[in-house]
Amino acid sequence: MGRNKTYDRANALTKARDLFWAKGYEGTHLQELVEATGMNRFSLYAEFGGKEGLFLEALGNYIDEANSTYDRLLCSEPLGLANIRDYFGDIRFSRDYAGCFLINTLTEKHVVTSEAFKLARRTAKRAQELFLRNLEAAVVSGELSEERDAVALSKLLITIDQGLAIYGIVTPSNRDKSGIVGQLDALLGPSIDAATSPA
Amino acid sequence: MGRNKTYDRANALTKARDLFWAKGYEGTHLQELVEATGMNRFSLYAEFGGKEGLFLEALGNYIDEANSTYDRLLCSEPLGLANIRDYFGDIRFSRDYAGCFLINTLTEKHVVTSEAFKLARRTAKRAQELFLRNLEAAVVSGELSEERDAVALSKLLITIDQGLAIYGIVTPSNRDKSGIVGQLDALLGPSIDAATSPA
DNA sequence: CCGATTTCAGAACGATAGGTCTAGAATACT
DNA sequence: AGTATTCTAGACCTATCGTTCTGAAATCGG
Repeated sequence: MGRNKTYDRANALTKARDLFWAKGYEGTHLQELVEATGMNRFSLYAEFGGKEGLFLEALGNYIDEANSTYDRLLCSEPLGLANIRDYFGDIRFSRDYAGCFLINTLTEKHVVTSEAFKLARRTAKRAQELFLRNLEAAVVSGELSEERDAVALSKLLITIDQGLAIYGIVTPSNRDKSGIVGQLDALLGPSIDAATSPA
Repeated sequence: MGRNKTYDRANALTKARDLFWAKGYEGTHLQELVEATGMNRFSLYAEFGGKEGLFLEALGNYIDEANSTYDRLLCSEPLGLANIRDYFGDIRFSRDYAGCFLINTLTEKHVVTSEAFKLARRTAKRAQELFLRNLEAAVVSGELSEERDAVALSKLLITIDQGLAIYGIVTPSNRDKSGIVGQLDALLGPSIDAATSPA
């Protein structure tokens, strides 16, 4: 009973996400959110509780998508270096906008709510954990020398992952990113065969 | 003639830089700047022209320091891999605050003035250029195999450089960063002797 | 010590921020 | 059709934004 909504909740979240993504929390004003989402202020408050709630849910929306990419590429059996190569091979397609919303939120640590910041940080740590699992599997299978420090390497990989988002702001060229990702062979070994030349 | 200033310009710039660094352009409010710098609003406008001018000059101040670090470590003769190792060896000491002001500004692309954004981007590109020069010198001296793609590798290095700033927000541990930097041996060869094992 | 000059402290400005409220339009049950 | 309910559009609220202005305090030349 009652009047029908003229907005679509999922679409509104997407539009809000894009705005927060591009302009950050403080840089995005409620009036812009109203115009972009097609919601009036009243409905925006009834639905999301306000700017903070909308931000948190928009970030959650972004992170859900990011996690599904992580799951698809970094959790597929068998775990190993191929997953990591696939992930970085895919990266240049997925993030070509204004960097990465998750990372932008990390840099806004002292502006967003601690809940939002922790959500972003938790997601970043999860990605590192997934890298690590694949590296450890690669050591077990002999793909990666057991002399390599898998933990440190997983941290380097998440560092590169995050760095690519920043690099994409400075140089939004997918061709460039491909060149960078190609350099990972030096870290993981070429993709054809496993690294089989210990010193 | 006239009353003496009660503020120190250089100190005010440092304080403003720290605020913008931590909270970004929109996240930093004029009242906070007034309190942190010790300047009254009138003087702040007379001296810097307003919030935008103060931001630009604070960013310039940060970038001048960053460039002097780049110059000291990446321009010392002879150019080569040792410079790059020194740079990354030094990095864990220099950036332990809320990430990197330069990178935060990049993520605020759609919020800051285009002048500020371009200043940040120009600095990032210069760093990449310095990496490249050292890599090319390393190829000439035989430190680095000439089969390596120095351009792509320089892009990977700046990606790691930028990624470390983000990583430091998620995990502000210098020990962690040391572990990551140690992994660079796999990219550049161990630091004792040059990489001398072509396929 | 006086008048010109410069800075200070903070009041005041218009604009706009995030948030709330209301009158009316649209819907669904009876 | 009537009525209760739900949403819309936008006016409205207070607070605060970045900015400007004002009168008093401090400094210097004469």
